[in-house]
Parts: sequence; structure tokens; C-alpha cells
Amino acid sequence: MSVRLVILGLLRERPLHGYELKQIIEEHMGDWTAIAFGSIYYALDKLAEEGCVERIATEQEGHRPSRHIYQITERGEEEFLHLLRELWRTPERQYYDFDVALFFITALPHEEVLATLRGRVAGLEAALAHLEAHQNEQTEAPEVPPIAHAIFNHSRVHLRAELMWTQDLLHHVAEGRYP
Amino acid sequence: MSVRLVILGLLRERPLHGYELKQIIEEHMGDWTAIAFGSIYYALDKLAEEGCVERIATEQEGHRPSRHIYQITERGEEEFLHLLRELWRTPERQYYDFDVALFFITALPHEEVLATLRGRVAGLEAALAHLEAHQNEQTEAPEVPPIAHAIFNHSRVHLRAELMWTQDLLHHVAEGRYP
DNA sequence: GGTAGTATATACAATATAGAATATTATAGG
DNA sequence: CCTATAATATTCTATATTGTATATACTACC
Repeated sequence: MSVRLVILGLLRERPLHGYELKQIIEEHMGDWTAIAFGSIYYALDKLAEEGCVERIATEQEGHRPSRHIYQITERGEEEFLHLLRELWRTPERQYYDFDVALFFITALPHEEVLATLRGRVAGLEAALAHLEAHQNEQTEAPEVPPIAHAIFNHSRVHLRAELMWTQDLLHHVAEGRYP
Repeated sequence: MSVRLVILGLLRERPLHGYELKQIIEEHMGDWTAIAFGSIYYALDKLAEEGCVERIATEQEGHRPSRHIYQITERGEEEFLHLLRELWRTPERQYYDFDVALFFITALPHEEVLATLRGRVAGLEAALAHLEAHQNEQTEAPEVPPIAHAIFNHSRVHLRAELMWTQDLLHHVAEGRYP
């Protein structure tokens, strides 16, 4: 659902076509969103139907596929604020597929479980290190908006929580607490 | 994707029909999974097509809608282990819609942002308290498998991380660091 | 200068999701 | 005992998601 918010939010700056949206999203939000490019075109069509955006031009460079340029409408501005407030207010509950695996884990041999948990711990440590390096690098770039720090921290605190929990789980499993 | 694992995992115990699966999932996994009942029937059909489960009977009580009982096959057992290992090994990256809202937050008035953040902090504190109470209550129940503790803790550590991060964000916003 | 790979740009089809619709039976409250 | 509500059990439809297909243009390297 946040694709719509992203599209409207970016179109508030200036008119864009689908591919441009895809590029901006990948470059500026790629680290903390998962928006498939197919969803962008779907959402654009939907938003156009609803009168939240409108095609203002169709351009073509050489014999490249032509592109449709969209502009946000007044209705779109309203929808943007509506979606923003909704996301901003609604508490989101996260679910972890890993918990499902954990629930059935007695189906796997003890040694395999231990080995994989150790692998997860290592992977989380690496991810955390990578994130922190990336964050420092971004911190120095002047074009990165201040709010990016908060978004980085968000990932960081959850990665850390996940790491600690996994280490804890590893110890419990090693002690044979889940036979 | 974890619906398939859940279905196969539960069918390993004994043959079940769709509604029974729905009940077990709601009762035993409702707190930490989000599996819509529509997805259960879809997955059952799919798994049957693939030969992972098979209908072994169709029963009917009175004039109630009849129910189809499914049994796991050998192929299903293999698929179960395959899915379990995949979930168990694959690191899962979580994305937070809230980050998208945060990215566009300058579109909302400062006071509203502050008020809503305070609301979120309160909500997270309540959720945490509720979870801890629920966990204590479950801890005493004998039929709850030991692994349930780990799953509870998983939610708890992430809720705590989210709470701390939100409080931190609130302070930064209050200090006017994101104008 | 040929060619392998990447970038541009969207349409479309396959798959997945989630809730509404349906129809019967049990239950609880006045 | 009557009625509103919840429980039983699934099918079906509307909607959303995601990647594949398509076709041209650029670019880097041997």
C-alpha cells in the first residue's frame, strides 16, 4: 500500500514517468523499501483511474519505448495526506516467517539446527557491520536528508534486536532446552 | 509462503480439513502469524495439484457444508523439509511502512507529528505490557510447547527496539532536528 | 567494428491474497 | 420458545503482486 504514498509523494515535487519513479525509488529508498517495478505501473494506472494523477504528456526519445508523464492532481494531494496520516498513525505489527520455521524445528536434526543458527548469527553480524559502514558513508553526503538517519537507525535497532535474540536462541538450543 | 509450511507441518500430525487447519492456526499461531483463511484453501488446492497432499475423504454433518479431509503424501513430507530448511536458512529482511511515512513527514505540521509520535509511544508501551502479561499467562499453561517462549521473546525484543527507537525519534523531532 | 551486456520503458500474464457470499446449525438471552 | 448472533465449511470474485516478454539504444571491451 505504501507504493501509492511513494508515487504521490514524489509526484508532489514534479511530474514524472514510471521509469523515473522506479529509478528514484531504487536510488533513494532502495535500502529500506521493497517496491517491485511492476507495482509502480499498476499503482499509476489505479491512481489515474481514481483521478489522483493524470497523464500530461507522452514523450519518445528516438525509437525507444515511449513514456507517459504523470502529474499529481488536487485529489491526489488529498489522497497523499490521507495515506500519510494513515501510515503515520497505524501501528504496524510485524510477522516473522522465521517463527513458523522455529515452531516446526523439531523436525530437523539438532546438529543442523545449531549449525544454521550459528550461520544466522554470523550473517546478522555481517549485515549490521555493513549497515553501519553504509550509514557512516551516507552521513557525510550532503544531499542525504536528515531524516535518513532516523530511517537507518530504525533498521539498525531491529537488526541488533534480531542478533541478540538469535544468540540467545542459539544458547538455549545448545543447552538442549528445545529437544 | 509460510502458509504451505504450516499446512504441511500440521498435516504431518494427522489428516485435517481446511476449517480445522484454520482453527488450529488461529488458536496456536494466531499471535505471531497473519494467515488469512482464504489463503489456506488456496494453498490446499495448490498443494493437492502438486501432489503434496491428497483428499482422502469428504464428510458431512447433517446439512452443513461438506468438508474435504487432506492427508500429506511422501512428496509433501519432502516439500515440508525443503520449505522448512529454506525458511530456516534464509535471512529475512523486514521493511517498515512507517519509514516511508517518515520520509515524507515534512508534509505534516510539527505539532501533529509530535502528538502522533506520543500516541505511538503509548501504543507500543501498551502492546509490550499486553504481550508480557500474555506471555506469563501462557508460560504457566502446560500444553504450550517450550519453543513458544522463544517465539514470544522474538516479538518482545522487536517491540522493545521499536519503542526505544520511537522515543528517540520523538526527542529528535521535539528538538526540531527534522524541520 | 562486432558483440555482450546494460539501460530505457512499458505491457501483460501468471500467480497470490483476502475478504464477501452462501447456507446450515448451534447457542444464549429476553 | 423465539430471535439474534456465532460457529461451521467452503467457493468464488475482486484485487494486488511480481516477474517475463518485448524492442530499442547505448557502452565498454576485445
